[in-house]
Amino acid sequence: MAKKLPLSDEALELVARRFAVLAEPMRLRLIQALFDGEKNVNTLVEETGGTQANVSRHLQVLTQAHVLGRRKEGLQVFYAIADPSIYRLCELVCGSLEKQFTKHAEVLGG
Amino acid sequence: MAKKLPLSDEALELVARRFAVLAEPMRLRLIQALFDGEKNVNTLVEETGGTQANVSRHLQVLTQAHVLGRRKEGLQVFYAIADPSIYRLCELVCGSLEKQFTKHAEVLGG
DNA sequence: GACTAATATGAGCATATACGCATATAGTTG
DNA sequence: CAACTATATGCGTATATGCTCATATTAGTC
Repeated sequence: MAKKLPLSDEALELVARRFAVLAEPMRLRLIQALFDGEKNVNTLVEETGGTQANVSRHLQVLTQAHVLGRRKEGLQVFYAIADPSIYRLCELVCGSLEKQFTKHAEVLGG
Repeated sequence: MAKKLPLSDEALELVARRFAVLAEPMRLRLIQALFDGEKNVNTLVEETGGTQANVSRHLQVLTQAHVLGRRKEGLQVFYAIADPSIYRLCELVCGSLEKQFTKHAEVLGG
């Protein structure tokens, strides 16, 4: 069940690509904005403060990576988080960073 | 306890940077090689098939990000995984990718 | 069909970063 | 201290990618 075999080169590239998708602040901002549910592009543009073109591009990247899902409704396009593992991923990274800072703080403080 | 506040711009950059560190196949290969414990640079060079210079650089990136720890012993330098959350991160991403492919396979298969 | 609104995309520029080569540094041994 | 080993780093280059501006596309309204 739990495989511990080393990943193939191809698999490593896929995993790396996955991380790369999450390695942009604007994309993280979009993901965060979608934590409370589906939103259309304009809303996301407003909430993130990005330009329409840029937001659209980033949404495309996230959608192609299957992180987000896309639903068209008339003139508008609604995006939503499609990969639930994103929540955990963000939690994990945030937790890990917090620990790091706590340690840092301890060292600096005492 | 569980904070769901939107992260600040600075925090988002940190998280993004964290993901960026993991967004290189060679670095993932190094991490994977260290799953079974501490190893020195030469061993890692052999096991990953990279050049010494490149491996050394990537190890530096991973160490500065506190993903790896560094221990010097005479002429050799030993690296080891310092951030346990890495295991879960990789598991999560791999699991998510597997699911994706399963779905894909289902669609293609019938 | 003309007009408007919402979203996507092409082109160009600026920046980041991975890689290879050569060389520098740190530590060991004679 | 000279020679050697293990690791790190400076530099140049190639490539990738994010951003902006302008424009294209898609869909609804009169």
